[in-house]
Amino acid sequence: MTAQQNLRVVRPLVSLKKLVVESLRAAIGEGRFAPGDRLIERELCEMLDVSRTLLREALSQLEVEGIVQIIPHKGPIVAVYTAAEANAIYELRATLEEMAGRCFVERATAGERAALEAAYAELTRAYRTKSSKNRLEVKQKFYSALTAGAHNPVLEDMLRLIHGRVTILRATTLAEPGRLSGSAAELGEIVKAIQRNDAAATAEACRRHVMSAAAIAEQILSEEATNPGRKKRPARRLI
Amino acid sequence: MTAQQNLRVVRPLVSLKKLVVESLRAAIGEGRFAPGDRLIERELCEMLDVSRTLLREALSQLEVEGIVQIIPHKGPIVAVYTAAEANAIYELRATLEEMAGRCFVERATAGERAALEAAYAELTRAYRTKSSKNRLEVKQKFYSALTAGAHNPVLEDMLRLIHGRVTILRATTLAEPGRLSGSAAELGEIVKAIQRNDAAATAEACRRHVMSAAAIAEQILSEEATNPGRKKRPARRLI
DNA sequence: CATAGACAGATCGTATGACAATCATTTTGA
DNA sequence: TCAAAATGATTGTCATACGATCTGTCTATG
Repeated sequence: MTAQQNLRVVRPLVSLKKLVVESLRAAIGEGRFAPGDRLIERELCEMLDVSRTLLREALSQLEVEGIVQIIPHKGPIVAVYTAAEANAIYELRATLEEMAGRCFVERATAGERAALEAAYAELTRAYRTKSSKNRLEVKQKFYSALTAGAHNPVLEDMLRLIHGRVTILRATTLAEPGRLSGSAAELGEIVKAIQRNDAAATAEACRRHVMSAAAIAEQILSEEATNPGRKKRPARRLI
Repeated sequence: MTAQQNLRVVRPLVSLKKLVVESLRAAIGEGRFAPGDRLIERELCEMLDVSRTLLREALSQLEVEGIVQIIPHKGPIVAVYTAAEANAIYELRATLEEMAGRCFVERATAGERAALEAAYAELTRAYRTKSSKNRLEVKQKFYSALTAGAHNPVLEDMLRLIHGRVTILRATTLAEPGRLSGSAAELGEIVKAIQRNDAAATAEACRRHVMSAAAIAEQILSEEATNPGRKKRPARRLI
């Protein structure tokens, strides 16, 4: 955000492995693979045009992140979470984002606050017009701004992990219908509390936001449990 | 803990990869490799007698866990954390264990409470007699009991990750001298609060415990920063 | 007809060997 | 003395191989 951006020639510090990991993460996040889908190594190798060696390293990482599950001698599948696990995820996420909100108020620089407000402004705009995919992007930018201002890199790591799992849940519940507009208001509460410099209120607003998302997810998941209407998605091209 | 234990034949579901990961984790935890030490693939392959393929998968996982850092084209090293990062780690750990404590009070079964108290009893005994390595073990058992009773598997995952990082810190600060006896009292506070069924007090006690560990670590780290007395460890045999 | 067992195909787990790219160090040359 | 080139070590990635294990099918038998 400062003027001293990096001029440096960005020699591709991205190893191919990182690209593969990101590619898979993105593919799963976009619903190209649904939770429970098998990820057959040979197929993925062909799709991504990388060696099995590399692909397996990538899958190993994603397993630690909780995005895929590797079943011994059966192979990797996109992680599937039970309703109970979903609850656990949201519960933890609430705690972490609450902490992020509190830390933000206590430590964020003026620049970081401005960045957050900018992200929020963009978000409210996007929520009226753009596609649902774009909404996810701006929302992610909002979160990035929030966690960056919390000045705790380990918290950032953990939130990334949790959000990966939430992505899976979002895929299982097939997005929330009327959810997004409500969400904007909740995020507004966060921003307002931050502007008031009220750490406790910010934390509370962060928690509430997560909780309301959790409530919707739980509702959909429990509906699905009683009425197992399996929807198969067709598209599945990578690259 | 219930009578309905699993009778099932536990065919070695442990893939060799898991063994390698654990082996490396343990080796680092025991100080066989110090933070910053290079982990040369070929050497590790020989020590562990596994293929490079497998070793690299294991290192990939450990990188996600934050136990090793892989520097592009230089190779993996045991993770090194700055004082700031150490602070971040403890801060997060405090939040997570606070949550674990609260959840334990709210949800633990009678059996889980008994297990925790048993672990605590064993711990107080060990703190008087056994070796420092044994102390770590019983302490770990205590924590396992605590997190298990919290009934949040994702929280358990995250605590595992954090504790991995704490292990690294413990290795950098070379254990805390008078620390352990103080620690027993703090854990006692946790147990007492749990017995009173006081969630808030438990959470508070958990946080305090982490905080006092953090204080000592910070002290040692800052000392080390001013007086960079690098201590090299010799032993380094695996298997 | 039902069921157990045998067989075959698919896929994973792991190992080996190879080679270019890159980093670190030493040697060479000015 | 110092820059430049050569050397060696190590990583990043790939192709290939093969036994172990799972899954589904087919056959034979009761």
